[in-house]
Amino acid sequence: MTFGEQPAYLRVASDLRQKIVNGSLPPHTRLPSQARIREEYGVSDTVALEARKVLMAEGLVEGRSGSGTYVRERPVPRRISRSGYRPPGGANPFRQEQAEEGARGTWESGSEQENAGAAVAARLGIPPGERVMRTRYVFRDAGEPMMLSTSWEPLSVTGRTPVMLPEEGPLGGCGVVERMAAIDVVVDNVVEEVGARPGLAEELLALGGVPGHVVMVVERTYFASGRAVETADVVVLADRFRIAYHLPVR
Amino acid sequence: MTFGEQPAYLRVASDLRQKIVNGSLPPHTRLPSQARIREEYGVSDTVALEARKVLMAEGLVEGRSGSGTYVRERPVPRRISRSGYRPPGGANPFRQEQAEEGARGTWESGSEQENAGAAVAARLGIPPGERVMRTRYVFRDAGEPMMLSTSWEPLSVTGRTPVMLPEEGPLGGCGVVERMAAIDVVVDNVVEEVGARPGLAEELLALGGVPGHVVMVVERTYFASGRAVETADVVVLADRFRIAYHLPVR
DNA sequence: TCGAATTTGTGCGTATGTATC
DNA sequence: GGATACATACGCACAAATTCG
Repeated sequence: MTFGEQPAYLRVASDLRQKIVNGSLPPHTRLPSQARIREEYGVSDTVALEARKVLMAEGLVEGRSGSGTYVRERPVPRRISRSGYRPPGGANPFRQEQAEEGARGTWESGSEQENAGAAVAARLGIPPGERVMRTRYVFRDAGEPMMLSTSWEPLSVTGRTPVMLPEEGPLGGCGVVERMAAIDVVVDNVVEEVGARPGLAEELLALGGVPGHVVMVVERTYFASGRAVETADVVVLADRFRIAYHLPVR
Repeated sequence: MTFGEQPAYLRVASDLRQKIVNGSLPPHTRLPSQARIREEYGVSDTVALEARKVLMAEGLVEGRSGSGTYVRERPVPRRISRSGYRPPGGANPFRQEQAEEGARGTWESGSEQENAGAAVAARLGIPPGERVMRTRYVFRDAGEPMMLSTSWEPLSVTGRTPVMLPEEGPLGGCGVVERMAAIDVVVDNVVEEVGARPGLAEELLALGGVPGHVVMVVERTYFASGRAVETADVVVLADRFRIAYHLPVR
């Protein structure tokens, strides 16, 4: 059984992983069944099962009950570029991305006033409970949902101005920087915090993902003269996107 | 065995989870051992094991072989700050982070020459197969592995210089920018691409994670006058870190 | 339409290896 | 060394889904 090294189930998993990454088991093909793994590697049922579980946890394969275990397709992640030096016409990361790729996209949004929760208040540097405008976006590319976003703006900044509703008026859909400029608020800084976690069922439903898929979350906050004027959560599927930052050194 | 609905191991897991979240089993305390669970709940050894596995997969507890199963500290994600304007003494993100927090850390590394694969060659802008120096790092904080990193440097840049081996010589462990400066290569740009995926078994083993946990991967590339001089993959557990970027607008 | 064979997924009892105290 | 505890492994049974004749 164990002669000195790695657990059997990890050895089997590594071997299968190798065959997947080097293309000898291309996407959509079926792995050997549990019974065949048992025979081929001379291991028990449990070991074959554990090995498959490892690969499933790694997202490399997906099990279909009654049918088999199949190699997953791995989409080449697209790049979302966040240089900080945005092109003049650019607005949010999505529109910027599209401008760069010449892609065509659509989005929907809905706005609503609410009282800031503790987390949002902390990010905006306002007292909890203060009124904010919350706007939810769904961005689509060729009809496919690609990105979810929820933004919060303090009404102490935009209230009673033409840009109070992000998607209404002459500057509707123009991006935070331009809209703020229209009310003489000069956005000069942005902080983005990137995190990742398993997607919530709701998010994955909206983004067309499978339960268990990983999402990246960008908490973006725009500042004008040290004061936060907008903060947003941007959610994308991790296997479809990478977020690129270009920074000067020194 | 099954008297009603829920599987036995889920019933046991739920009960233990309850005790953990309501504080009756605070962090660092030991769960009942497998044998005790078996007695207390009147279940088999396997059921007790599966129940523990559920909690481990949820990241609530961690098993220490020969010692026990311990309740984990709730990981409040730490922030890794990537402003681009690094402090003079700063080197890699890890050291920078430590400098900011006053934390104490150690690291190990090992270097090896190899031929660049297609992916690394593309990132470095060199022909595939060209010689590069690959260095693997394990960064620890208070003895705990926190971050894995693998860096590649073209030997066409550092070969036959005192800084060919990143961790040797007078500038050992000093960071890419300083080392390159020593051979008159002025690093002026860095691109970081952030992605996320389920961790590989090997990575999670090294980082103290559980199969299925999410990792963030930063592909960082340093440039000097438009030429790539180093590229690295940095891997951290997603539930322990967030990566923050501070960018000017306009 | 029916049914048999295959395959995944879950659950369980047991035995053994190995780390820790 | 011995006792304890987790980790790995084996073998088995069965349910549910799928496939195919």
